[in-house]
Amino acid sequence: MTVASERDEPRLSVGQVAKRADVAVSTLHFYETKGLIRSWRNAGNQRRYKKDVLRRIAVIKAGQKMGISLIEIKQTLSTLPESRTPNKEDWARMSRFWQAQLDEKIAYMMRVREMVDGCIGCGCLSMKSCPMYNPEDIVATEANGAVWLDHPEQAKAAKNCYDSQN
Amino acid sequence: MTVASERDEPRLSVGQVAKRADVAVSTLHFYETKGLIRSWRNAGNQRRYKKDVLRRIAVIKAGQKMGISLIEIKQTLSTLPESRTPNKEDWARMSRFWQAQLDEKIAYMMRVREMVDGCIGCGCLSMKSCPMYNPEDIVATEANGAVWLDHPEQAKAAKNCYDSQN
DNA sequence: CTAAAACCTCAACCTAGCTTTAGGTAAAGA
DNA sequence: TCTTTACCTAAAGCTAGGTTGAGGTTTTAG
Repeated sequence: MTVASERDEPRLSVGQVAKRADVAVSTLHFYETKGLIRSWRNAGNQRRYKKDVLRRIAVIKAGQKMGISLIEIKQTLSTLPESRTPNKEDWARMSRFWQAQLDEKIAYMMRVREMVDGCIGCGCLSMKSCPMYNPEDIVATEANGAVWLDHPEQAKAAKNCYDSQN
Repeated sequence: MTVASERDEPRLSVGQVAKRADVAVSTLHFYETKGLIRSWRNAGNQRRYKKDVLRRIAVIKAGQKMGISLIEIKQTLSTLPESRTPNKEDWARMSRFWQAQLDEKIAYMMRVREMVDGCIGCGCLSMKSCPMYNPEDIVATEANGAVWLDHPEQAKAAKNCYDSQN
């Protein structure tokens, strides 16, 4: 093996990356301090990036659009191989992972929606019993594997609870 | 009219509200500075609340669970009548309003999901063409009234775009 | 060779949504 | 009455996710 691999992998400057990824240079610095991306330095101490940094940034942006925090995104990115440039299957695996996350979020929103639905009937939002007020119940229920709507007692409590409060 | 209305409407102290609504006293101070709730002062300059502040806080918490910012929540709350204690229909109207917001958010997430779905097929996330990378397209499309999936060209661009990038 | 453009670091600043701290007053109970 | 608990204000601090600015170096274009 010669230096061929270095010749074959052009390095991008921070400005080039910023332009191509449509983010500010300061954002790249910021991501680097947070360990989301990596760079090497040239003789003059300027950052140089491998091309796959573009895909990492794409992943970061996609994750953010799904409401995933940078910390979680970092964890997901850390599952990528260090030893080689991530390939198609590596990225696809991440897509699948996030799709599952997204499914959970959507399901959560749907449950909240059902509750708001139920609350319209009684104009409630009772502090004690209204599930809309206590969405932790949903989460707890989620952990139990049971769905709130399957919980007749709570469901009933949500009906006509308006008068019990101001 | 006598002072009957005052006798009939017990006022709560900040500590009582905090306990019943399960929020910190500092949070109530904070909400007050932001104009989300109101209080009156007793002779000793201590806050006193009308009971319906509990419902307002319930609404604030419910809105936050739906990902609505305090500013938007404030705007929604400002649609409540000033002249009288909000009634059942007032609160129900708010529920309906937020249900619509929630529907939009769910729809947005579903569209993002569709895209991630498409991206799994090619392991892409291309900077140029992948819709997962350019979710603004969704929003823009949303404004146009058209749905991304109805856009065959973009949909096609999402296929096999892996090789065009690192 | 020189000037402009790009880059560097470090620190301060920004919004949102609160919490904590400090120093002081009011109310409640033994 | 005395002491504890609750409350008051104002300002500072915190996390997330960056942006802005100051002061200095490197690279690039003419």
